[in-house]
Amino acid sequence: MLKYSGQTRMLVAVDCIIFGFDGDSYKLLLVQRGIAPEKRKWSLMGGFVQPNENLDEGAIRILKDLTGLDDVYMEQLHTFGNPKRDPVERTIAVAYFALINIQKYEKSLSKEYNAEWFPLQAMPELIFDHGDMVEKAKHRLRYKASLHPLLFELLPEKFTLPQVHALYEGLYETIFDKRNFNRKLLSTNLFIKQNEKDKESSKKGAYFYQLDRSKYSSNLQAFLKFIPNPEEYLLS
Amino acid sequence: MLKYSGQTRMLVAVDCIIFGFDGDSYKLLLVQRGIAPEKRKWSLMGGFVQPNENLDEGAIRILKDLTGLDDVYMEQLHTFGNPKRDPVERTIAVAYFALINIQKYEKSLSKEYNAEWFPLQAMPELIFDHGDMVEKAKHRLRYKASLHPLLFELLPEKFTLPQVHALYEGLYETIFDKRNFNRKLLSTNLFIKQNEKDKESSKKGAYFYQLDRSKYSSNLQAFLKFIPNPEEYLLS
DNA sequence: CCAAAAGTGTTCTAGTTACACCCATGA
DNA sequence: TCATGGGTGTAACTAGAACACTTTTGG
Repeated sequence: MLKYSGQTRMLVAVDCIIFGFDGDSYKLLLVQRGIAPEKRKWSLMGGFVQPNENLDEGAIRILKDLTGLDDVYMEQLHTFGNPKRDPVERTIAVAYFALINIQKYEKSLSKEYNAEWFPLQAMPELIFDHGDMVEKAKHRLRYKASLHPLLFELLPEKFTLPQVHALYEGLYETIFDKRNFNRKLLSTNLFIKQNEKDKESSKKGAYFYQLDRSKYSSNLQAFLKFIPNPEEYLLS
Repeated sequence: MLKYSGQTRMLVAVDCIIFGFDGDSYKLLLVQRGIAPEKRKWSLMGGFVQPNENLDEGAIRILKDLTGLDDVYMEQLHTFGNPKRDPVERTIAVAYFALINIQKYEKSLSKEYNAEWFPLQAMPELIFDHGDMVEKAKHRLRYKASLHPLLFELLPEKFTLPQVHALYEGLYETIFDKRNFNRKLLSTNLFIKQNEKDKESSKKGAYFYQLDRSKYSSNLQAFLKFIPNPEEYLLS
């Protein structure tokens, strides 16, 4: 069949905003760009969409390439199409954000990309409009996590309530009353208490919990209202 | 500067899901496709992204072309990139959804596109993956409207509480208690009561209200919780 | 024995729900 | 005068917020 005539074809890239959490603060996985322009500057991991793949597949491929992981929480964030965003040539960028368990990340795989985790609070300047992408991803993550239980993707299989507490306090950069917070958390029935305790971070030790994956996936879309007064944090 | 080598360039299109509300039911503005393939089948209004415009500008241009309107609520919905979605050639489609006041729509402008409003409940089959786009837009609209006051974009400047009531009942296909609903609505202080009444739809007449635009824009992102038990409607 | 972190309950308040009758008017 | 749709109030309940002490144990 004939092609559409008289139209401009463009490159289409996928860029991934990859979040991690080390128990203390949020991190982003960045790579050092290997090609000109802006060679050696920090950048999101990305790549061009290939002829035979759809966008989700492209994002999965790129993430797997970098981290070795392939069952990762990932969703399409937004598409950026400013004509000048890439000075080389017109490129449309479909941004995805991913939440990964930082412990599973295999450093060896990413040697060739010069990948590094940076604290969200202390990121280097990024190329092109990647800074905007990160801003948008942070905002989306805050928004979504206030209603849906997705931050657990950042934690290991077994985690403690104080860890979850730190996870939420870190994202919203505020303090939540631990009694109210834990009560709300447990009232969802998404968590199964284990017998072991984590003795790493205290003498008394904190009980491990695991997600009830069956309930978790069916409740992903449910409203949880983990965050008191969400409007304070989600404005703009 | 050199181009990126060895990569495939693609067409990028913008498609608009245009919602209206006629006081009774939700409508979509569709056009009859003028070019092969699928000529004369119903389709979303769309067009290719031009070399000098970004995606939002493309969407605004396309909407203006069709409706004559240019200050319209519109947001980027999702980008669709299945390699087979357009049988002619690889085309990435960035979908936008728009909410327009159906009364402002100028039929004359759209003659050349054979545009028509269809009830959301009784739509013709659409070309390509446009049906998926509409599904996603419906879902997003329900989701977002449960938390943010954006449905008012579908109403005229002056509207009555029964109209708003119908607007929400229509979207969620359910019934809301009018006493509770009106109380919640008015408690936001987003509405200014007018002195005139709308006598069109009842003998007694219903008071007109207007949006307090100053508060409206600053509260767009605020949580309103108009919808009791949102999880019932927003699953999946 | 003590420092450090984990765990736990109650009271108050505000918001949400359920529910039914009167009002104004044009025909 | 009556049919139609518009408008309003209250009581019961539920969810959220505020708040402080006890427990465990390794060093």
